Amino acid sequence: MDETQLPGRLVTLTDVARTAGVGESTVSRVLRNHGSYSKRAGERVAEAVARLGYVPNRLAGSLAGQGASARLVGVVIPSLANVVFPDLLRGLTSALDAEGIPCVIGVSDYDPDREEALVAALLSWRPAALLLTGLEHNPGTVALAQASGVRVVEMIDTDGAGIDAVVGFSNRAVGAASARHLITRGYRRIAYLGHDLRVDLRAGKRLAGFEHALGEAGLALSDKEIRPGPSSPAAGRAGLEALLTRVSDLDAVYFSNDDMALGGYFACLAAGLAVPGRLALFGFNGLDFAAAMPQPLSTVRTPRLEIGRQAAACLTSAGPKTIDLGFELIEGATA
Amino acid sequence: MDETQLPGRLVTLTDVARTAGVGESTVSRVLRNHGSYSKRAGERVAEAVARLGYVPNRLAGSLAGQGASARLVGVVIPSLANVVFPDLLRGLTSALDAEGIPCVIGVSDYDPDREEALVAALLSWRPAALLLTGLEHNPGTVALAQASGVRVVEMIDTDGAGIDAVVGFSNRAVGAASARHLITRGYRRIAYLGHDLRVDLRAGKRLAGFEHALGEAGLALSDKEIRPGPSSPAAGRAGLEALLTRVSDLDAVYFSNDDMALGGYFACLAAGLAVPGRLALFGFNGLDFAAAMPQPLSTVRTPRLEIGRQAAACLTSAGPKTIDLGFELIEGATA
DNA sequence: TCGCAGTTTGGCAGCGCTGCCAATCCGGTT
DNA sequence: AACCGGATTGGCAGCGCTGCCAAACTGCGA
Repeated sequence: MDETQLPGRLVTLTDVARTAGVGESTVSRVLRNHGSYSKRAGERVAEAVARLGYVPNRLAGSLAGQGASARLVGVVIPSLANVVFPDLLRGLTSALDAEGIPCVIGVSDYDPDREEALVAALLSWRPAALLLTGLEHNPGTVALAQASGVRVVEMIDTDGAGIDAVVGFSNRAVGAASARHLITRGYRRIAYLGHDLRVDLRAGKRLAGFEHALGEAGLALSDKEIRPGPSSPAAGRAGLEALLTRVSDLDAVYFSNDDMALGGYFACLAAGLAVPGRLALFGFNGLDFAAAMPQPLSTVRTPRLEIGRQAAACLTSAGPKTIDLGFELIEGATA
Repeated sequence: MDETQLPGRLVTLTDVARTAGVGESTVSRVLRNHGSYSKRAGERVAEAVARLGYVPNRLAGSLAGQGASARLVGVVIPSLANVVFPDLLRGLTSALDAEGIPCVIGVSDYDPDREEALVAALLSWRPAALLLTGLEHNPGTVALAQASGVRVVEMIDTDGAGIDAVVGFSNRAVGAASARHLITRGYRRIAYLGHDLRVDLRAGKRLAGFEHALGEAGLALSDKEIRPGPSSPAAGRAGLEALLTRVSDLDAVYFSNDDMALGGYFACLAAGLAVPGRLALFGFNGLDFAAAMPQPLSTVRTPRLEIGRQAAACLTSAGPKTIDLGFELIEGATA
């Protein structure tokens, strides 16, 4: 690299054009491989780019380009603490990186007002698409998204109406399938152990589906323990201990997710309770560790990576649609 | 919202100015609360913005503004599958969201060439800063970063020289402290169980520190098991099972991280091996579940969130510096 | 030799915004 | 009434790039 530029000024396309001895438009055409140019022009431009260490300015490029939308996508997720969302991002980035489209992320902390603020902030970068989590948003969020005219994809949840495209699975159906599994296995005195449902609306939908299926079988939840704060093995352990002191004859527990279930499993180990003989455990998500447990956790595997990938695939298509990717019940050995 | 705009055209600052009956510069001043304007002007602009549903175009704003650098930061991490990196992002976004600065992320999959490509792609958005993981990069990556003139922060690892600012802890020191702990507790036949070291260089540094401290005590690793692919509880379980068939008299295992250690713990449970009586286990990271285990995992807690926060704090300062945030050895009950 | 269709090229307006500057306004003085 | 300093304001160039257009050039047949 031949730092012939003025100090403090970055190399621009004009510099490249001058160095290569061609016009700006030619440089632009070569760099984007768009339109026709001679082999000779291509070589001279490539040489100049390498020599000057030119890095294109996409702010300018996007501003000038058609539709003025940037080759970026905005993503709003509620949290990074729950493995599910990094997994979602993983699926997304694996698909988008191939096209060289980066994600601009915002974390809402499960707060709809924060989500609205983030959507506004992200839209100000004129992303090619906006990816949201879940179907529940402030009216203002919906209005912003619609007025922007960009593709909107809502991920994870299909229980309800979306703004534009929706990719996910039915949380209600997951809850119902989980309940039916427990019922089939003969469990009758079943409790629910979850984290804060006001913030995690999807967990609430699973619980609703669970209770509904229980009701269809003439059963009801024996007890319900909601721990404040986010889900974690620690909350699961403490929650199960609380549940057990309260109700002595439970035979199964449905957890809001695998992290909570792992904590519950640890509580059983610590208390010497046989699983599933004395107490059955059922989780949600199908995380990595579930299969490695001495007794594989009974849970439901969700297509998290696939949701990310399909959401990325949605960006190129147009028109509203819903993609239900389903889920897989893993029988495991704990319920 | 009063869709008085031409269809397909987004509202611009000029539209706002016309609607509010003021000049463009006044609108700009009001929106950025920069420079002086009358109360009356402020109100009229606010009203027009609300009425038109105006969302500023930051592509244009950044391009026109001083230094032309965007209120964005570029982040390159090697993976989203290992909780460490989402945690890092979590610390980062919590600090940056307060300032309304979003992160543009790239995932390198531990591939230096991919990292270089991502750095180039991210720099083309003229971010206010570039955050990288670790200290080992392609020469091209370093050159790009330096030529860009933006603040560069390398996160997690302090064992070596950085480009600009460095925030993290010493992985070698972690390894050494872990070894000394095991030695102090009387363990002598110690094995290492890790995942692919060629890709996870930081795990390699921990192992080097571990072996060095072992050497200082006149000891050496009894065995070493490296599982291909990323770390996971499944890999930890399979790895420990392999290790145990090979060496019958091990008394402790040092794992590349807590995920692997959890798998090892599961293997012990399944095989009925007393922990730590028959076999001691030592991890790395201090993840959530470690404290919830029936026997809390002996491990080292790393300041992942704090690294993210401090990295964000670095962005406002200038000049090279290294912030070593240290780590905490958690004695636990497994070693 | 000229003309023609196709290819290659450079000039330049303009994307939406900010920063600068000069113009205007306001209230109180002289 | 003329004047003054500070607060407020609008006009406009220009950030780096792309898209459009017309100009220049190419090879080839008439």
